[in-house]
Parts: sequence; structure tokens; C-alpha cells
Amino acid sequence: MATTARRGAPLTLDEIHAAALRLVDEGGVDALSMRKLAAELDVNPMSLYHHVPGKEALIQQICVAMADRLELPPDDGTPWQEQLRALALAYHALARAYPALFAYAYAHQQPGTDHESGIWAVLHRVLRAAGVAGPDLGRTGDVLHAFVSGFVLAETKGLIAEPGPAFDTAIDLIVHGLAGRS
Amino acid sequence: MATTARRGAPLTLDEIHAAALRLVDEGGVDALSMRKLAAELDVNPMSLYHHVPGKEALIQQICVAMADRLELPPDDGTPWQEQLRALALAYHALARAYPALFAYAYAHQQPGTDHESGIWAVLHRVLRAAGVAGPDLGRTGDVLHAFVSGFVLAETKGLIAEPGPAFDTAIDLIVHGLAGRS
DNA sequence: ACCTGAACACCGTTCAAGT
DNA sequence: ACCTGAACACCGTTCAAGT
Repeated sequence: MATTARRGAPLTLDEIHAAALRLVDEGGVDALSMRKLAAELDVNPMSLYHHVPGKEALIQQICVAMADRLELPPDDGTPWQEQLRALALAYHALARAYPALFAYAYAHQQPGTDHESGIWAVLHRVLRAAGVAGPDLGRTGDVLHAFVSGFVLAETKGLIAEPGPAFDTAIDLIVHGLAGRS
Repeated sequence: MATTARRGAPLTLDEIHAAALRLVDEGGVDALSMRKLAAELDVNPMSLYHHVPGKEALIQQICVAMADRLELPPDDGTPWQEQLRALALAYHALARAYPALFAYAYAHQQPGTDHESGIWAVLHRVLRAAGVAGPDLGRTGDVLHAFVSGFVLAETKGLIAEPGPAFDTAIDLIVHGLAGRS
């Protein structure tokens, strides 16, 4: 018999990730413990360590799983203002889908790790379309990423009184700021 | 004798806060444990609970202690662009002084708690000077706070490649965005 | 190869007891 | 009033042992 003692099927990394995402979704990152996760999967806590190096690594893994779910807007022919708004909306949607994990990912982000996969390519493409070039490109990209991250983070925390109008205000401010720079 | 068993002087809330800030400063919020804090103060772990309701409350307390150290720029007669920059710089300085705690405070901020004391008054004053009024005032204030918070957070995390120029880019973008709105 | 139980070194916090 | 020791219910993780 190849079946394990307590479960019908062997433990899977995807299974672990799904359960971990569920726990984090329900009670925040603090609610994720290796022991509770194992209980959720009906498995001995130590079995997890055969699929994952440790708790911190597991959290990193579900962070990139979240980042992979970011639906980057395609390069349709629409003006850069609209594409910038679409990108911000995608980021916004991701944060709303995984509020707790998004906040954790932003707070624990490391300089090297590029958790957002292709987001930088899209952002730079849009900025180039807006006429940003040379050394300004990298700086403006960093700034806009920080701005939008800060906004969606604040929004998911309930710190924005009127999220809808405030989102428009935010995008308008960025668009006018980009258009009106010296 | 009024002296305690292990220490010359009785435990003080200020003493606890100072030690907690030191621990967080050295190893991040995760490095703060009631037991390590007690050891640092040469005291039984349980003694802390006579001065503080619990760990989470203690962290909240040192967060407001940090917020109190925010040096808000005075209302000199300088143009609003300059005052906005000064306010952002003050926020920036606070984040650099307490990087770990600042990130924690932003990630765990609650809607009700106004951790930043007078910052909103200053921000709204500057925005009014910039010609923002009516329902735009609250929205724009929320947006700018989130933007600046996001930027200084990213900066303390080392996510901004060129912090100096990027800060200028960020302020310029906001200033032009405010000036050029419809 | 995959899983497990016991064990180690930690946590935050309660409670009854000390002075 | 302030402090303490023992205890409870948790953690993450190592390690040797099972199949």
C-alpha cells in the first residue's frame, strides 16, 4: 500500500500552498502556524518539512503565488493614461484579493526579490509612452510603484475614507504630475 | 527596604518603552519578546504585566511614542510647495529613525487610531494653501499620506535604487500633480 | 521517499502566592 | 502596590526511527 497512515493521498506542495493561503486569508499571517497548517491538512506537523524548508520560506512561496495571480493589462493601443490606470487597478484588485498577505509581502519585501514578475516591464513601458526617459525612468518607476503600493495598502486597511473617489484622485494626480513635469 | 529583589529601582513605563524600542531597533518587531524584554531589564517576565496590558498593547504604545517624535514643520510663510516638501522630509526622517517600527505601524494601522497626531492638520493646511478645497481636501489628504508613506516605507526597505533623486522626483510629481489638476 | 513521535528551546499569559 | 515562580497552552524545528 502506498497510501499514508492518515490520508488517502500523499501531501502536495500545491495542497500546502492552498491551505496556507486559506489560513492567512482567514486570520492574517499571524494565524498561520506550521502546526495548525498540518492539522488543516490532517498530517503530522513534521511532514510539512519534507516539502518546504521552513515557515518563512513557505510564506515567501505563497507570496510569489499571489504575485503570479497579478493580471497585468495587455498592451492595447489605448493612451498611456488609461494603461497606467489599468495597471493600478490590477494592483488594487490583487491587494483586495489577498489583503493580509499583500501587506505582509510589502512590509517584508527584500531589495533583490522581484515579487511582481512582469509588473516592472509594464510600468516602464507605460512610462516610456508617457515620455519619461533616461535616468528619470527608473526613478519614476520606483516612485510610482511605491505610491500605488502605499495607496492600495492604505485602502485595504480601511484608511481611505472614500476609496472610489480617492482612487480617481490618486490616478489623476499621478497623470497630471507626469504630464506637467519640467 | 523598598528596593526590589533584583534591581535597585522599581520598574518604570519609560524604562520599558526605551528597552522595547531598543530591541525592535536591533532586530525588528519579531525580535521583541516579553521574556527577552524582561531579561533586558533584569526583571521577571511577569513584572511587565503590572505596567502593560500585554505585548500587543506595548507595541502600540511604542508606536505612539514614535509618532510623538515626528517633528512637524512650523507654519512659516514659505510657499506650500516648500512646506509640503518639509512635511514629507519629516516623515522620511521618522521612518529612517525607526525603520522596523515604522513598517510595522503602517502595516498594522487601524482606521480609528490617529497615530500621527498633528500630521493631518499640517497636511490639510498645506493642501488648502495649494488651493485644494471642498470634498477634494479629505481625499487628496488621504492619497498624499498613502503616497508619502508608501515611498518612505519603500525607501527604508532599500527598494528605491536612488533615494535622493527619487525623493525629488516624488515631490515634484505630487507638486505638479496638485498644480495641474482640473 | 515519505512520514512520524518524542524532544528541545522557545513563546504569551494566568494565577496564586509572596513582601 | 509591586513583584515572583510555577504552570498552561502554544510555537518552530531537529533528530532518530519507522514503512
